[in-house]
Amino acid sequence: MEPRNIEDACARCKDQCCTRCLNDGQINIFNCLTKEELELLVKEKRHVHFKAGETILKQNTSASHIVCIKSGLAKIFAEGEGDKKLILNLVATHSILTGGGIFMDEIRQFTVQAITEVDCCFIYSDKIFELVSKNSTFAFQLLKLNNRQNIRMLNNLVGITQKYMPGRVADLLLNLKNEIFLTNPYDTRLSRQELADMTGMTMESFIRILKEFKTSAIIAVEGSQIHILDEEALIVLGKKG
Amino acid sequence: MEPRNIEDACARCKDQCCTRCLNDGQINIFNCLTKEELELLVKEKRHVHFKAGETILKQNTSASHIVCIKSGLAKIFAEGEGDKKLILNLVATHSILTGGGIFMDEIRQFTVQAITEVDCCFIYSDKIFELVSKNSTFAFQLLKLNNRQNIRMLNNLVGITQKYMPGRVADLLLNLKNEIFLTNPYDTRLSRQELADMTGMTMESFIRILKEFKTSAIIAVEGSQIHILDEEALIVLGKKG
DNA sequence: TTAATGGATTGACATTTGTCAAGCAAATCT
DNA sequence: AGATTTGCTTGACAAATGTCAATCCATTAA
Repeated sequence: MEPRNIEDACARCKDQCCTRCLNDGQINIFNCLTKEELELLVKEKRHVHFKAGETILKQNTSASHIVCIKSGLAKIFAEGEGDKKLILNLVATHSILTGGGIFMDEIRQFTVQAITEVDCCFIYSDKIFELVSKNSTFAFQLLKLNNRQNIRMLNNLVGITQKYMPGRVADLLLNLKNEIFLTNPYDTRLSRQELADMTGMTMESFIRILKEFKTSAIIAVEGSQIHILDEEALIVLGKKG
Repeated sequence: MEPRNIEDACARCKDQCCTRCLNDGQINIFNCLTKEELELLVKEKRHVHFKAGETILKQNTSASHIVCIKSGLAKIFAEGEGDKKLILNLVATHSILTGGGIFMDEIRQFTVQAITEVDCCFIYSDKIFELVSKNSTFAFQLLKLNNRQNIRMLNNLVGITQKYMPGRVADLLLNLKNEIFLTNPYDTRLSRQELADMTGMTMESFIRILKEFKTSAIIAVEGSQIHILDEEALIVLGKKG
């Protein structure tokens, strides 16, 4: 499948964002579209900018759009009763946000909120549906993408329910390094509360585990920047639970 | 979309199981197939019988088939380190088992095990893929089905991570009544250990909560049969966490 | 500069949850 | 019947986790 010339189709943004949007790291689910299909998609997309902290998608609202993150970092979380939050996933540059349930009752299952500034494109769901019914390769790719995202979140949650706090924190630190930031001293830009919300524990408990890891020289922490010093130790902690 | 005459296509089973297989309660994702497509699917399907306790699909094996439950009850669970199990969902008669990740790396993410006797059909994944690429309505239906199943499991898990034990047990009891068994005194046929595995707690803890509910006259328990006496109370408990 | 704010940290303590061991009851086997 | 197994239940205790309040520290506001 040869890459398309997308600039022709993308009237509003000239920086090839569409070639990378809808790209889940390995697979660009866009590649399988014809020029006409791409035009259909791109013609009506809306470019939107969010400041850090702003809500991009809100749980329980109707799901009328799919969102592609062009740049920035955002968190996907489930809002429970009484302020309780559980962060299910972080999404970085060039990710597609299905928000859980685009294809389920047209209701968003989760909230998505900007952590840094976020540039993104909103694409009306109808356009996606139209493509799904026109182009089966695209449908299949979307099916896989959606599935991969959900499975990742599910496996995360399974870990949270089965492991004690040190194991959960270890898993989180490794996951942030290997899946999200892809560098070793990495700057999460997340508050302690947010990190805690990714592991299903209280901020205080999270801080205590973090301190243990620090005094054991497994990690070094500097504000929101984390440096993994002994990855093996974290892997063992994660396995052990 | 008019219903197809499936007996013509289904050479092996004469009891119309295919009309109900791949049926997720409301939507029969089969309806959108043409007679030829249905034949393709049905011609190579294998009818398999499992005794209670047998493993139908095993986590981490390669996912070469989709399974439709014709009759019986089965549990989907994630196996963690060291005997830890977390039951994510129960599947009853006329459900399709995607086992989590048919569309992800061709590896099963979860194990499925029969609770009662289970009759089911195995359909080779290639046939499904073939249909997905031929029939986009089918692809879309499958997308939705898959999504609905995953979202249900995710919401379940979010509850488990955010609530204390009484809330989790209350949610489970309500869920079993309203989503799985659909009658009020219902017979789970599940052991205490299995019920506990659905809430992410130990069997002893589960039994204690159950006893509290019993002495509060919220439920009546007789072996594996549960009778919800005060549904409101359970709803309140579930909300409160 | 000082004050005030908000996140991060720590400690003391209460609560929740798990672990271990023992006892019980029903079903199965001999 | 008696013995044995298996799953269920209970209690005592230990460990994990949450709650609350105080303090620290850096940044912003006045």
